[in-house]
Amino acid sequence: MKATYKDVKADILSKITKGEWPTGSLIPNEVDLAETYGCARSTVNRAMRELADDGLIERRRKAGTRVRMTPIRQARFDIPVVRAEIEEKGAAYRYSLADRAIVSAPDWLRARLNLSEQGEVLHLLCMHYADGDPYQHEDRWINIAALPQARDEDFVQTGPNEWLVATIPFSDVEISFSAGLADEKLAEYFACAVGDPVFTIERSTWWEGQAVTFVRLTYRPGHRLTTRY
Amino acid sequence: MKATYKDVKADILSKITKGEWPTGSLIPNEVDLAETYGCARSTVNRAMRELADDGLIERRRKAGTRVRMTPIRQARFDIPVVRAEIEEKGAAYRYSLADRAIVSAPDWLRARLNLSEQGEVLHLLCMHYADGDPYQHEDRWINIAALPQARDEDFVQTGPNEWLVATIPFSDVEISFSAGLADEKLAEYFACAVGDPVFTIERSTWWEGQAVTFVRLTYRPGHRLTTRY
DNA sequence: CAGTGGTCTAGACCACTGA
DNA sequence: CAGTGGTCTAGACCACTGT
Repeated sequence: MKATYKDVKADILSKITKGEWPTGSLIPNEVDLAETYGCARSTVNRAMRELADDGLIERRRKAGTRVRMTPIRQARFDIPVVRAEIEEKGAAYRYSLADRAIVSAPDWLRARLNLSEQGEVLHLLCMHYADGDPYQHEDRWINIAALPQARDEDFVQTGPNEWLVATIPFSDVEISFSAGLADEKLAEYFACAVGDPVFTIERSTWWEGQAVTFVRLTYRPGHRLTTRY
Repeated sequence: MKATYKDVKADILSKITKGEWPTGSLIPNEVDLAETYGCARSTVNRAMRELADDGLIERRRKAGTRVRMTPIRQARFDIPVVRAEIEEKGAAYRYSLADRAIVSAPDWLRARLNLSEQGEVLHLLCMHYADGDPYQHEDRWINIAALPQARDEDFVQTGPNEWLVATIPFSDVEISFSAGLADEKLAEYFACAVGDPVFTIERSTWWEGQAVTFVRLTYRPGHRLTTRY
């Protein structure tokens, strides 16, 4: 009969959705709620904390808890490895390396990653296929100063993405989504028309303050990134 | 000197990032860790729970806790109201209604929102400007059966987005990102070229199982959605 | 200053699941 | 069956911050 934190969370949520506690209004404090639900304050606290994490309510000491004016809801996207993304759809995954070269970092990349003057980078062009159809084009740059082991990898069997997640366990990431156009080369890779709109993800990765890699992932025309909340 | 859950979380995290606990390895159980850090088990539990929420570790009863093989990291995007998005950049916000009409729902919309046969919808075309420059085009459809009050709103001063978040406190949302091309009309709105790539967000909203609204938000060419994690 | 949330504790019981 | 995480409790002290 005692309420669990999930019960409490669900009940508060329903009070908000049904308008019983309108946006901007003050919610009873934890002690009162604990008595209402017949549970310990920690239980209420956990429920409220999760609701606050979800962006539904706003909590301030002494001021109390309020329903957010504009529910600043957050969309969460899983950023999976391409292989997993494709195999999850039940399609067969195939990887192919199109080009591999060690060059000195171009200016735009140095700016983007905050690289110091001189520096070699490993530049890779890869394709990922789902059931034989082109799925994603990967334009990858790896900072050799940060990851000298990359020099000895040929990336013929395994894509750089999988190698990287296995090599660097954790890192700081900046990710950005945008829309672009298929140029001639991309059109060839995707067997699509030049000028087709393509969805693009760019990701910069640092590890312990040092730039590790930059990648531009271009999806085949028509790709969508979808989520619910 | 006692460790807080943040201390514990940070320490575990560093052990993972530094490779001391490699991916796939088993982490000591909560009781042992509590002793190590000189704190209560609940404290360790909270640290571990948050790490699991963040997708860094995987926990199973009896089996214990492991470092995830592929850190299934999640990107979280705030989905703000356009006005807030623009004003946060320090730009002046201006809204303008381009068209307003009540029509019977087109087939594609009925399919998209799971609408029943007959049904009128309010169709709005709006523009949002930042410092006078076109910023976002809003193609909005509102289900009048679900929101009869919409019929009496003229949406001349206030955009439908702000009206909706004030009217419906909370809802189920499906959101999807994609890349598109500017057609002739959009090119006029944005003063850009036909065929320019545009970033598009589509959002369907339900409330208590009933379809409320569908919107296609198109950003001016060059727009990026960026986040860190 | 006083009210509210933030966190910790020591202990307990339960739920799941691998061996 | 036994080990591990999941959750709850009753109480405590603290940190912040509005009045």
